[in-house]
Parts: sequence; structure tokens; C-alpha cells
Amino acid sequence: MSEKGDTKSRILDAAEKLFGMNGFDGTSLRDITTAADVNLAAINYHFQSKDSLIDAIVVRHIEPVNKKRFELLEAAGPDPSVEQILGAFMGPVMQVKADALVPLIGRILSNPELFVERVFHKHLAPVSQRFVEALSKAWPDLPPSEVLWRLHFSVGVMTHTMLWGRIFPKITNGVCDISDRDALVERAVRFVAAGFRAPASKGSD
Amino acid sequence: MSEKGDTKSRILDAAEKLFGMNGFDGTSLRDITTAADVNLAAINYHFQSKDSLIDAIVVRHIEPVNKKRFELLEAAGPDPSVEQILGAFMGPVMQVKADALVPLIGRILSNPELFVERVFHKHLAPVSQRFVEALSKAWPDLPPSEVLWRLHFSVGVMTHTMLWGRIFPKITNGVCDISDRDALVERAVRFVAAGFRAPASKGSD
DNA sequence: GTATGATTGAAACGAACGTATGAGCGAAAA
DNA sequence: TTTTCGCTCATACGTTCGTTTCAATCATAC
Repeated sequence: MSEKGDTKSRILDAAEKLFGMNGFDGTSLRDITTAADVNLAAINYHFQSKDSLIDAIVVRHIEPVNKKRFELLEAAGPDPSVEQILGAFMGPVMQVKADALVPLIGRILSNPELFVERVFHKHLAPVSQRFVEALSKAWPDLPPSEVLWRLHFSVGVMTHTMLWGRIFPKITNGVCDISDRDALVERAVRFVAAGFRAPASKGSD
Repeated sequence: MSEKGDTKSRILDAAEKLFGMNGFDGTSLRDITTAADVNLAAINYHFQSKDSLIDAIVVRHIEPVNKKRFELLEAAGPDPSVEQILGAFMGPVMQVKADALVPLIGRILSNPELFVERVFHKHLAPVSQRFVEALSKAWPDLPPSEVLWRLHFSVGVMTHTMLWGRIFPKITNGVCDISDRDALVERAVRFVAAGFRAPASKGSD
């Protein structure tokens, strides 16, 4: 078992691709089993339900990403720059290998219902906390609440870029192409890092 | 006809609220007609289909927003600052009156399928073009493609903020609250304006 | 009053969905 | 060989969906 082309893997591969392309609601289990060339019941055998399948996919990719995030943050030393911190935060997400995963991650991060209950509390709260700490240390003038706001904004930049990466070049005559992932991260980090260095608003609570 | 509480208006009001809360796929016509206290067939009588209803809602709100955007840009004079331009771009969206519309706008802007075919080409391409021009003029060092990238990022900030505005405060103990809309716009504009002022990447095509 | 056209009502349609069932298969264990 | 067990198969269940139908109702014009 567990060879590359077995049923379970084929389901996951097809599901990731289709969920990314058409969204979670826009993809039926029959779409997945047809694309994966497996029987419809295989999904309910290997996973228990559609929701559990989504969870499995999310967890499968979010764990290595977070591991990489912490590694990069550690590797940046005791006093990382804002660019290094944000690069560690955004890089592992935006540099995900398979192209099919790019829009999928956008879907996950732009789906509050799915996200809050099943992803945030479990997998992202500690990440958020750790990076807010690092950013507060690197930029002490900024109130913690403002750091959280700007990290929130940065997630928006990241999410939007990935969700639209497949479509946006088509409506801009190929300008905003995301195929060069390293350049993309550099560009995004440059943007949000400058945003972080903006002076704090007066009334930031 | 056309009094405040008539069938057509009640459908629109209920639909906006429910689409914002639960998404387009997550809201059935029966949900809408129940909330609006109208008959199920009323939707297919006043609008032809669910898709047309969505279109009607989108168009109803996107036109005044774009009108306001151009007005603010004009009012900023012949040489507006980056802050003024971005304020004109983001303000009318984020300052939308009814609270129910906030997540709805997030839904619209984070739904590529709906967006590209039915919204972008019709309603947003001219807006994008006009604001890229203004930003290029205000910040001549930046290549036009980089301006487009950063406007793209700014839309991400805006979209994410609105889509998560209802939920994010709950998972941050009330920190990122969006109820003060003016402060929100000021905060977001401050962030993205600083991002725009970052030096251009080397290999920006 | 009566006819007319716009609107609303209850009910049903076919299709697609997630899920469940139980027989059948093949390889490893006995 | 026989048994066992993980897995796949065709098929169907019950629900919900968007949409349609057509009779009933209402306000207005004649």
C-alpha cells in the first residue's frame, strides 16, 4: 500500500486540484472520484465524509508550512529584521511546490466558516502569536494591536495573491504572473514590510 | 410600488444579508424567501434566477461605489498624494453604510468565478485603469506593472479585512474591530500607502 | 361592476448532492 | 485450500436544490 498511485492518494490529488479550481462547494464528490478514476464510495471509505476529506487536505499542507515558518524564523537569529520575519511568515505559504495548491490555499484562507472552526484555533493561533511577538520586538514603537492589524493585512495580501494567481494574469494581459514564486514572495514581503514600517495611527487601540 | 417594504426590496435586503453571512453557495433561495417572508416563486418572478439575483445585488452596490471613487479622485485635485488616491480607491468600499454589506463585499471580491466573468470586465476594469494611471503619476519611479501588483495587493488588504471583519474580532479578543469605519480606512490606507512607497524590486517586469 | 394585467400563492418537478449498503474481489494468513 | 480482511464495485437512499406551473388574488382602467 501507500504507493504513489493508490486510491487514497489519487483522491487527495484530485480533490486538491478541484477544490482549488472550483471551490469546496463547487466541487462534488462525484467530480473528485471521476477525476481520480476511483469509485464514488472510496471517499467515504478512506475518509468518512466530505468535511473530513477537506480537513485531511488542510491539515496535510498546513503542518509542513507552519514547521517551515518556525524554522525560518529561528534561522533568522535572535534579532530578525521585519523583512526576515515577514519572509518567514509568507514564504512557506507562497512558495508551496505544486501549482495546484496555490488557489487551494487561497480558498482555505478566504473561507471564514471553514477556517475559524477547523483551522485557526488548531493550527494558526500559535503561529499568529509567535509572529506578533517577533514583529513587536523588531518594531517596538508599534502597539501590539497595530501589529496584529498589519499582520491581518499581510494575510490579506497573501491570500488574495494566491486566490487570484490563476486568473489575474488573464485580465491584465499577463502582467501579474505568479509563476516566479521567489520573485513573488520578495515583491509581497517588500510591500508589507514597508506597510509595517509606517508610523502608527494615532487612535490605535 | 417601490415602497420600502415591498417584495422585491425585501428579497434584496434578505439576500444581501444572507449572502454576506453564509456565502452564495451557502445560501438557498428558500433561506432568502423565508427570511424575507415572501413566497419562493417571488424570486423567479422579480429576478429570473439565482444568478441574476446575485448580479442585481452586485451591480446595485458596485455602481455607487465606483461613482464615489471617481468623485473622490477628482476632488483630490490634479496632483493627488498616494494617500489621497488610495483613500479614494478603498474608502468608498470600506465605508459602505450597512453592516450587512461588509462581508458581502468580501464575498464578491474573493470569488474569482463570479467576479471575472460578471463583474470585472464590466465594472472594475476602468476603475483599475484610472487608478493605476493616477498612482503612476504620483509615484513615477514605479514601473506600471509594479503599480498594478501593488494595487492588487491593496485589494487583498481591503477584501480580507471586510470578509473577516465579522469573525476576526472573535478570535483576537476584540482587537481587530471594524466598527469604526473611518479609523479602519485610515489604518488600511496608511499601510498600503507605505507599501506603495517601498522601492521597486529589481526584476519587476 | 367588470375586465385586465401584474403579483402572489401552494405545490410539484427533475436534477444533483452527500451518504449508505452489501455483494464481490484479491492478496495475505491459517 | 480455505479463511480472513482490506478494499472496490454498482447501486440506491433520502434530502435539498433551483426552477416551473398554474390557480388565486389584487389594484387599476374601462
